[in-house]
Amino acid sequence: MAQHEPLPRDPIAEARRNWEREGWTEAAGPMAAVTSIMRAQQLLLARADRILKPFHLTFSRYEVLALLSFAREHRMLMKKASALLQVHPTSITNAVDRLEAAGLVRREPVSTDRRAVNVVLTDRGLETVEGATRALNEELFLTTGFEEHEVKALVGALSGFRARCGDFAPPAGRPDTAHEDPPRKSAC
Amino acid sequence: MAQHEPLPRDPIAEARRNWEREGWTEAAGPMAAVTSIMRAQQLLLARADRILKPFHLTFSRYEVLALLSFAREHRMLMKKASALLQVHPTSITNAVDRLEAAGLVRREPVSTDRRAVNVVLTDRGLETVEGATRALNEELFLTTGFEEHEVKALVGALSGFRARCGDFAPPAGRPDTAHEDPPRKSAC
DNA sequence: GGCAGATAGTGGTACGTCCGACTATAACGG
DNA sequence: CCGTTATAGTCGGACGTACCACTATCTGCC
Repeated sequence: MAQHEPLPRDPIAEARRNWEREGWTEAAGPMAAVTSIMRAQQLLLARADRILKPFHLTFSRYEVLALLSFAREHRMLMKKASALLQVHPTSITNAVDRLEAAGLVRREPVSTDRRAVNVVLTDRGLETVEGATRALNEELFLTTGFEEHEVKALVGALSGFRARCGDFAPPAGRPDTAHEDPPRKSAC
Repeated sequence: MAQHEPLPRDPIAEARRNWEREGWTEAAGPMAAVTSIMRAQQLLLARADRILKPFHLTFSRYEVLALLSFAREHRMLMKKASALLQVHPTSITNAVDRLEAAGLVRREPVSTDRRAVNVVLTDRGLETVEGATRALNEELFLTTGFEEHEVKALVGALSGFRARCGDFAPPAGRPDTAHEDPPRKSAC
C-alpha cells in the first residue's frame, strides 16, 4: 500500500500552488479537493484491505457481506446488490464468485424469475462478516482521527456531490436544509 | 462507470442507520465518512477518465504528465514521480510504458546513476497535457459543485488525515494552527 | 399468441493498483 | 579493496473495476 516514507511537503498543496501560479485560481481549490479525495481513498482502501487480510477478505467483498447481513433473510438479488453498492454488475459477479468459492455466500435461483440470482449469506459468511465488522470498527472507523465536525463536513459535502451526480435521488423532504435549496448543477 | 439510475435513497445514510441500530454509534459517523470518500472517488475517477478519453489518457497517466509539466526541464526520476504521486513504483513503470508508447514521454538514462531512469515530457506530451488540463479544469474542477466552504473543509480534513497517515511530514511551522496542536493519533 | 424490446447475469478484455521476486548498480564498512 | 547492504527499476501475478458482447428470460403491445 505504498508504504512510502513521509514526504517533506504535501504534494497536493504543491499542486495547488502550481495551479494558482498558472492563473487557474478558480479551479485550484476544487482540484485540491478532488486530488485529496483520490489520495484519501487510496490510503483508506489499503488500510481496510490490510485489516481484512486475516479474514481473507477485501473491502469490496466485505461490502457485499455487510450488505447481505442487513438484508431480509440475509438474501438479495445480484441486481439489487449492484445498485446499492453502486458498482457494475460484473463487479458483483466477480465478488460473489470469490465469496462463493470461500463458502461465505451461495447463489440460489429465484423461483419467480429464472434470469435472476439470489445471493445468500451462509453461516460461515455471517460469522466472518461479524468478525470483520468488529475489526473494521476498532481498527479503522474508530481511529480515522476525523473529528466530529470533520465527519459532518465530509459526509455533508460528499453526499451533496453524490446526489448531484445522480447517485441517489436528492432527499426531497428535508426542511432543515431547505434554506440552501438552489440545487447546484453538476455535470456528471 | 456505473451509470446507474438514481436510487430512491442514499445507501450510505442507510448503512449509517444500520450501524447505529447495531449500537456502533461511535463508529457510525466515521464509517459514513469513509464510505462517502470511497464512493466519491469512484464517481470522480470515472468522470475524469471520461473527460480524458478524447486525449487517449487515463487520470493516472494524466497525473504523470501534469507532474512532468511542472518539473524543471520537464524531466523527473521515476523514483521521484512515484514518491510525489504516492503510488507503487510498478504503477509508474506501467504508466510510463503506455505514455512512452503513445509518444508523450520518453525514458532517458541518468549519467550519474546507471540504475535510475529519467522520464522526459515530449513536445507532443506537453501539448497533450495542456489540452487535458484545460478540459479537466472546465469539465471537472469548475463543475464539482463544491462550495467554497466545502472545499476548505474537505481539503482541511483530508490533509490532516493524510498527514497522520504518514503521507507527508506535518507542516511544522504553521503558527496559525498551533492552537489545535495535540496531534490526533491514527494507526496507518 | 407471438414478436419486439427490456432486463439479469456472465464471459472476455483492458486498465490500474499492489505485492513479491529479481537484476543491476550504488554506497557503505571493515 | 571487497563483501554486505541499500536502492532504482522491471517482470509476473493477483485483484477490483469498467466496458462490450452475449445468452437467457421476462414484459409489453399489437
